Amino acid sequence: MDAARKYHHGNLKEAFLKAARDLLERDGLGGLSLRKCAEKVGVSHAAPKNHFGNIAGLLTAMVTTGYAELAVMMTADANTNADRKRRRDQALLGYVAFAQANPALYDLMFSRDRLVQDDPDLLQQVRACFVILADCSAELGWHHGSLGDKTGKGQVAMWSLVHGYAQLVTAGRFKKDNMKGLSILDILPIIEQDGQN
Amino acid sequence: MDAARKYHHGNLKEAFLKAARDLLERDGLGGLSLRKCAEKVGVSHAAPKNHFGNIAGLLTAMVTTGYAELAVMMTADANTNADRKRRRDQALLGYVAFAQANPALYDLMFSRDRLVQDDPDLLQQVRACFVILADCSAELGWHHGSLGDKTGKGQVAMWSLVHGYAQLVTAGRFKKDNMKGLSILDILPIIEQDGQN
DNA sequence: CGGAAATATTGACACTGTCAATATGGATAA
DNA sequence: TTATCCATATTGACAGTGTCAATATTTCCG
Repeated sequence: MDAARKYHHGNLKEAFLKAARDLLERDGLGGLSLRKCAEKVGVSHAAPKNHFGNIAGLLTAMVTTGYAELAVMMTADANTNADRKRRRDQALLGYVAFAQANPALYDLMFSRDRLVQDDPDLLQQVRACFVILADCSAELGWHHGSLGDKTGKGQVAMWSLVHGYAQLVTAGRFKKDNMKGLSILDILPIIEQDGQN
Repeated sequence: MDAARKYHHGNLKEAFLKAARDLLERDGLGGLSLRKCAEKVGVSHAAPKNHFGNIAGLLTAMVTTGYAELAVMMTADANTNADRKRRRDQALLGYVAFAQANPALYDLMFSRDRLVQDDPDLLQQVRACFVILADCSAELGWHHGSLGDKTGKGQVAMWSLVHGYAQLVTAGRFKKDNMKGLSILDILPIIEQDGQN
């Protein structure tokens, strides 16, 4: 039995996720519906119910894959580059690059209304991303924010900064004049160097 | 002629905004609809069209009032307290307090799908909030981020940090253990002091 | 081979936003 | 006062949505 050719329509679950992803990035969240996904895949309008229960289930599954991809973007080149500072830079650049490449999905990944917030798979992927970020904040030279820090202030600050930056950039909230040739790596050291100059 | 008792139903526009605000915070964005607003106010289901055009118009108007309230929260006690550092603290605390008091509205204020992004009134209120934040970042001691800075790195960093913090806190993304007695003011100095200890 | 389980379809329902056509009321000018 | 106009509100309709129950189909497994 071929795992990719199970049952009537092959791997319908993944087909739905791909269709949803396409619709999301093409038409935005408002242009995404269960019925359009079903039509795009070529099955009946109620077919998604068997795999996701409801639309929140589909969005949650899609978002979960998004967090997995985000983790990949953050850890790319991690083994080929042993330098710790470059690993940190790569993680931050990867984070922002993911948000810019998938703005609608990134937005949905932080939605409070449309997802099943306590989904185990989702929580696992979210935690995986946070662990990577915590690792980065430990590399920042913030003594309070190291992995051994009980308060976790460094991690909170790190995640707040990169998430806020990613969301505001993808939302177009910063004037382009101010962002010319500017990246998250330019924002970070300006804070790090604070108090020295 | 009384301005508050114009036409058939008094100031219907504000009544709609109030109803929408109530529904948003009570049932979330998913529980908010034009028809429910109309029913709550006691008018026909198509009445909102005359005042807002479509649902994006209503949400935009509601969000615009949200930014106005956010500005108020950030500048409260500004005149009674001349100390510049306290003004900065008040702005940051007010920002986060607003987000925590109106989590669903705050989320909607940064939505890319449901608002009329180029609405003049909205843009004006957004800019007003950004100006206040820029003022704060100028007080941070970040020389690069002062108001006279052409790059605006300080403002970008400041807004990213406080927005990311507010959104992640209201979304419950941080473990409560890590956030016990922690505020935005605890996050800020840990970054400021970096490189000194 | 045949029952059982998983999966897909069909039809229906309430709800949504939006629109055109119509009705209503207040304001204004004669 | 009366006639007229314009802003506002209602009505009825339509396509689209998520969800559900009932049914049909396919695959799995003993």
